[in-house]
Amino acid sequence: MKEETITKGGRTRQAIEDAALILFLEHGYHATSMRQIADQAGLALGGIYNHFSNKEEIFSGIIMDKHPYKRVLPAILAAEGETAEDFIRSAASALVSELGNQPDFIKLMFIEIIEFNGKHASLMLREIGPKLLPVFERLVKVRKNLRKIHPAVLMRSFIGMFFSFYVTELFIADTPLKKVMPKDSFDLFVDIYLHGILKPEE
Amino acid sequence: MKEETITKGGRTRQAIEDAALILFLEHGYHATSMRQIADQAGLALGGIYNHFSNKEEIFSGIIMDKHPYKRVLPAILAAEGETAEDFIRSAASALVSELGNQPDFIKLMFIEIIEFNGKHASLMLREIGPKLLPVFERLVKVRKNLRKIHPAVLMRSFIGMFFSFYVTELFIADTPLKKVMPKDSFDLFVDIYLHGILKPEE
DNA sequence: CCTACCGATCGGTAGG
DNA sequence: CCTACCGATCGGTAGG
Repeated sequence: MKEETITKGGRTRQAIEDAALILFLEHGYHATSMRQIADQAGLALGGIYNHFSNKEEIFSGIIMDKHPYKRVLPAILAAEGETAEDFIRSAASALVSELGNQPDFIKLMFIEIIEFNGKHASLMLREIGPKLLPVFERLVKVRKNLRKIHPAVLMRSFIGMFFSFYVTELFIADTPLKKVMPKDSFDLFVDIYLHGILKPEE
Repeated sequence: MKEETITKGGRTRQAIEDAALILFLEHGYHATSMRQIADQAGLALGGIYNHFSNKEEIFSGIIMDKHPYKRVLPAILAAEGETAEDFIRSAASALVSELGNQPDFIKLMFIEIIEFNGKHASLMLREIGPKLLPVFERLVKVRKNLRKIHPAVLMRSFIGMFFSFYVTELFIADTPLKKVMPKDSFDLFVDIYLHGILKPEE
């Protein structure tokens, strides 16, 4: 949202990405036309090509600029806490506040998986994996109240908890189940997860 | 896979759905052309329209015929076990053997969410939700060794565990993390989940 | 940044 | 008269 670049070109580029993001999330990648993006961004079709050489570059740009992982990694790295429980709670709440309550962002990853066979996601994971795994390795070594869990599985299940929550959130959205579901479901997910990885306290 | 209809028309219809499923999973819905589907199915483009009136009808047909939920619901309903742990393990292993080890099937749901805004998925959940929720309500009432968890959250987190596993599986697939990850990760996920929902035994 | 277009390919349908 | 399917082409739109 914030920009260092106050140039007109930079602003137009951002407008194109914002417009495209809205449309991609709503209709998917291939179902969104360059003309729609141009209209939404408030310029002519040809004008887009002054900023992006093709459609996929707009998507890549969005992945780079808008993808949550840029905020996710620092949030986890910054998480602290005396106990493993405090650490996980800290990391989880930091992530949720970064990702927001809307599950829309997760659609970006789905588009990625379906339309590009996870090409960008794979690159992303190669970049953040080596930074993230040591955090969980340290957690396993230092925190005595953790059950014995493989660090990679600990990391994977922690990330997986968010997918578990957000994907089911998407499915429940327009169904009667939404009324039955408690409002604080995410906290309950974290609670179940914590019981899953911590030693019983008694 | 099995058909009652041995008619030629029924077989061709199946061949079209099989071909489309492969292509949809590989390239997505909009990136797959009717011509590709025709080629893959071994007939001419025009021939498709004797069996489906348009492209979306092919997708709907696949959802109806090939969607895992048709097998998922019976698998969960058939799960048994003396304790909650036995029940969850039974249901989990039944599901995994039904879904197979390939995470591909999950892409069908992602295409659904992205290209059709979860239109079919919502209908599906309205159908199976009322059948599935009572299973978890009964589980909460009967099994004493369960922690106090809202039935809807119990159901959601159980389903979510599969998304957690399969989505992360998709992301890890082509990265170095695949080597670090234990082979029996799914069992470890179930293990964490069970510790999450069960009372400590000591 | 726009207007005007291109090669090609899209989903869908014609008559036979 | 039906089914299943063909070669050819329809009106529009894709990315560029």
